[in-house]
Amino acid sequence: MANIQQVAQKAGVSVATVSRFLNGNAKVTSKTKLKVEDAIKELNYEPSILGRNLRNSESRLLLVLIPSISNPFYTEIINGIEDTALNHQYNILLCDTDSNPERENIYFDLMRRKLADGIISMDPAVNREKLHELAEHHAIIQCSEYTENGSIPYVTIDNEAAAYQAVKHLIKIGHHKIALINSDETFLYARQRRKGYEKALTEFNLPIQEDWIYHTHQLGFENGQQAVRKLLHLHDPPTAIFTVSDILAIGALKELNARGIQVPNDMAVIGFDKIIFSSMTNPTLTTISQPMYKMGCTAATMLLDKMKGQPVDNITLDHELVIRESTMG
Amino acid sequence: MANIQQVAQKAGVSVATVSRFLNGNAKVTSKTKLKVEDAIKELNYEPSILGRNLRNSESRLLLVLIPSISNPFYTEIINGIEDTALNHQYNILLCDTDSNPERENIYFDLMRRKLADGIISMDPAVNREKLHELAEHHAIIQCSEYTENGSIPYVTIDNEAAAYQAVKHLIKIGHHKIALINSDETFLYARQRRKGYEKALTEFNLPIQEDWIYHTHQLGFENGQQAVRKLLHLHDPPTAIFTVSDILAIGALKELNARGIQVPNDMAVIGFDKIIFSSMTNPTLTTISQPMYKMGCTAATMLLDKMKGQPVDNITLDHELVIRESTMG
DNA sequence: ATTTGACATGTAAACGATTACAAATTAGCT
DNA sequence: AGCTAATTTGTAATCGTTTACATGTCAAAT
Repeated sequence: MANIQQVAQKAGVSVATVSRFLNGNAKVTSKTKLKVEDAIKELNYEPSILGRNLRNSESRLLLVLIPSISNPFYTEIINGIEDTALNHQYNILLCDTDSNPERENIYFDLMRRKLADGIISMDPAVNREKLHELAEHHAIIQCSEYTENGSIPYVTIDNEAAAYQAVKHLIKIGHHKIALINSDETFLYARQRRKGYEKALTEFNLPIQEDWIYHTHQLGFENGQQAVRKLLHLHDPPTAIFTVSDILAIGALKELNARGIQVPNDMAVIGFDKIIFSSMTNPTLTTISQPMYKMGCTAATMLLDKMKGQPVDNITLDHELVIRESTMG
Repeated sequence: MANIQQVAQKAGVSVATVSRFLNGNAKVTSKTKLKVEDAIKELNYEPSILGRNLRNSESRLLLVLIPSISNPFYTEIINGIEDTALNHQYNILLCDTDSNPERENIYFDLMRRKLADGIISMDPAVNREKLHELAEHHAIIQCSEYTENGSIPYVTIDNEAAAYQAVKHLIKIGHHKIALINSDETFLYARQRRKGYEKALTEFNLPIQEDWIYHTHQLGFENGQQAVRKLLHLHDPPTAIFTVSDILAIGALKELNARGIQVPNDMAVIGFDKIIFSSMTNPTLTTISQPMYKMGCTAATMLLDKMKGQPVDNITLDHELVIRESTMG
């Protein structure tokens, strides 16, 4: 609870000297160094970050906007962000927006009011307009989900190519009736993945059937289960399912299992993300691997660069189709 | 970028008046209110949290120490903490310690240096000594994992009773050879759950066999898989497994499935936590349900009380045995 | 002994809010 | 109108740092 003044007084030097000692940038005689060290120890002094922050007008806090902390996809990315941030003496303020505009506003305000030095947004449901407005005066990076033709730098994967690859794989192993369990198409990634899905079908002269495209607004297991129930009730049900999220795929697998439908023989399933759970299901899940940790590191690095005023380019990371039991006939 | 001074000047009032207007506690004439409002709008003024924090010597930030953000058990608790914190205008700083003392130190320093107003620790591997030292001058609550006879308030469940109940259930459905997959017994919860396990065995005159007790230092799927491999190699393998974490149980299930061992007929399995994924496995996992969200809310409320200087009591929340397919013969 | 320059230290002004306390204004009454 | 009391506003100190600038110190060079 002692402050720098008291340390200075006890050491018989000025506050400037104490500050210099603390920050280690300017030279301090070893004699005074000792005096200051002693005073600090004696008073149990700890420099206040609050005072420093005000003076430096920085908080060394980074905001990370995610729709839900419960999705392992995001937690992996967060690991990458956190490691990178810590390496540069930044801490992260995790903002679970729940895709709720009110919450989002709370967090945007933290930025406006200087409690954060930068933002990494991963929320597909983010208010684009407000985000861009904020971006005029603040450092912002988008991670995974982004806005096309916007002015905010982003790191992502090629969603269309990934979806295309997944669906092509299904076609190659003999499927012609392939369903898509997509999320809300107001999200860019959903539109892109649908595009990849359609591209593959078209390339192989397969019809695009609206019946086989299911939309869900949330990414819970139960939504995958629901989707499967719906798809199975069609008069001409698909024989394979491509899903835009492992969570949905795992729900789908569960429902198929429950109904005694054999995966992959009666129905092949592909997920997206390669979350850790996807290798624990039975059968294991074929999925598109996203470099989540790396994406987090990249986003953080981009943000730090941006904050330094350096120009930053958009980055597209590599994905990979991981073939596992759910598509191995 | 404008500050309160400029707003005051433009509005033709003093900074005190502007401040009062902002905080809405003291009375301001509607006439001056208008003037101030206009000035704020015109200057695009946003009050700086940095300045306020210094003056009030508070950060309105809460530290949450977890061993790993990847474990769904913690993310559910965090949801509870976050909701409660936000309701009281606090934000949380998520601290993934990775059970790494260096990281822990970084975060403890944030507290010492006033960047946090309180801590909720959930890390079983936390340095108890340092934590108690910190607790002498700062508000700290332990959540889930705690220290016996310590001075830090905690919220938890009755681990021994829960384990006892789980193992008793296994015995009741006919098992005599029950393995325990435990984590590191330097952790209190591990010792407590073991105690419950032994209590149940003893009560039914079953021997406690060291062979059937497996210890793992980490809580990954692979650790559960490893444990099963080890247990199956025993000359007298168990017919049921009680696991101190769903993650381990799911790994165990996976390994059993892979070896064609039928669950629950050849081997019954019980997990702990009731993470969401535990209902997606095949078979679904019998487990001890912990009220994770509620635990988070409780911990946060306790911390806020503690910070206000109110006395807080330890709280034990209810658990529940959820019987599902992995123990339904 | 004096000058020069390098280097260490001190002084004091920020950073941007909040809040006792003092001063000024207003309202209420006779 | 004149007085008092209540209410609104202003003044200035404060929170704890950092840092430009001024000052001081000391050794080397003359």
